[in-house]
Amino acid sequence: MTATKPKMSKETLLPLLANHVLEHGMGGASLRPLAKAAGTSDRMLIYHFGNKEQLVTDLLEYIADVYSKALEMAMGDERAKTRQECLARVLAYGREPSVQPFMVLWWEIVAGSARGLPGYKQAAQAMLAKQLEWLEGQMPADDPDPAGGARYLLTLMEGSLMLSTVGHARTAREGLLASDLAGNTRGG
Amino acid sequence: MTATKPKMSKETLLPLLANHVLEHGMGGASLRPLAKAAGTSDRMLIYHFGNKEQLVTDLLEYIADVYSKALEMAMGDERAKTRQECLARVLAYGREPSVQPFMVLWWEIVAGSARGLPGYKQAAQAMLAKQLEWLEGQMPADDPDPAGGARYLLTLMEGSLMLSTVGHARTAREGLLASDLAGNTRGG
DNA sequence: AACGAAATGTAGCGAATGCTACAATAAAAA
DNA sequence: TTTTTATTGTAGCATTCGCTACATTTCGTT
Repeated sequence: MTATKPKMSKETLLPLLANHVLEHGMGGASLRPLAKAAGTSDRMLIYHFGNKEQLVTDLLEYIADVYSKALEMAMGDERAKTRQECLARVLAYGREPSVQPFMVLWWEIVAGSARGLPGYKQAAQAMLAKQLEWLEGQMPADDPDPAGGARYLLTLMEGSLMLSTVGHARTAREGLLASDLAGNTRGG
Repeated sequence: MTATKPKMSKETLLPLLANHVLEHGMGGASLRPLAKAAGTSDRMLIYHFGNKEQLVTDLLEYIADVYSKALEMAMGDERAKTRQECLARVLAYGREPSVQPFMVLWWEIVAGSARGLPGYKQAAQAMLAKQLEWLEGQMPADDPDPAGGARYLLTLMEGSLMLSTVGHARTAREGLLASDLAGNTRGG
């Protein structure tokens, strides 16, 4: 029995759709491939979501939620000792293979936001808000300005991630070395 | 006579195609709309570029070149007095209405790079390299580390632009205020 | 069991996609 | 002028797109 018929609804569909989108991107997210990935038909996707725009909106919202949950899981209890360590942690997290699909999708979401596509900006804002919340929770306990510092690190980190994405990882690395966060205790 | 027949070639086509793409994005860049914007037919686009992939590659290369030229035009002769002023200049430039279409397109190029689409990463690298070159030329003359500083500012600036793009302009602003570049001489 | 509503399959529509076959014209070379 | 060669127009093909009409099945309720 290959049959798997545990009903079907937005809730059961979204994880499967998200998997497909994380692997193949938003650009190639047309109804038939999506349906195939979810074990259904385009017909049923329209049935459940109304139209594609709503599907995309719901899907992005779901993905943002999954991303938030994943961040919470990865959120260690202990704070970092320094801002530098804080940044190192979050950059290391972004380099993990398991979050790579998120990273690739992330820039599509940013692009969609910039272009004004419906649903994109909300998802981007939600994901960024969570990221910021995470960073604030990681800031050193003795930091003089945790809120501002977290925003500073977020800016720096997103810039670094982008540079790395487009093949300027070296530029990013050298940029961080020239920041006030550099571990410039050479020869230690 | 509405006829405009100054021959037709890649060179004469690319500017028109670029205009269309800057306005409507890469996503909606299909042959017929592109051709219409350039006053031709899809038939001729294929004739001149071979196929769409090559057209996109050539177009991105051309756009990167135009962007570089525009940067050179905007490149003032005098250097900034401080890193802070340097960053302020470049951020102001990115906020100009005339470069807005570039900004929107930029994130699509980044997304394409992340996704590995042919031609995107080259264009992104070229544009970033130029941006970096520009920044280096703007660095204060007495800066202890112009190369590193420029990379640091580039990282910070790209992060800021992204945050602003997705509606976190406030986060970006507060992040910069918490950086070592902040003009923290309040009440001056 | 009978009924009404929710869920699903099958088939297809009109539009858009990248691209091609074929023929006609325009320009250049002989 | 004749003969290539480069350029362009006209039609169309096969595929994919989002979506719909219609019929059928499944299911909870009575």
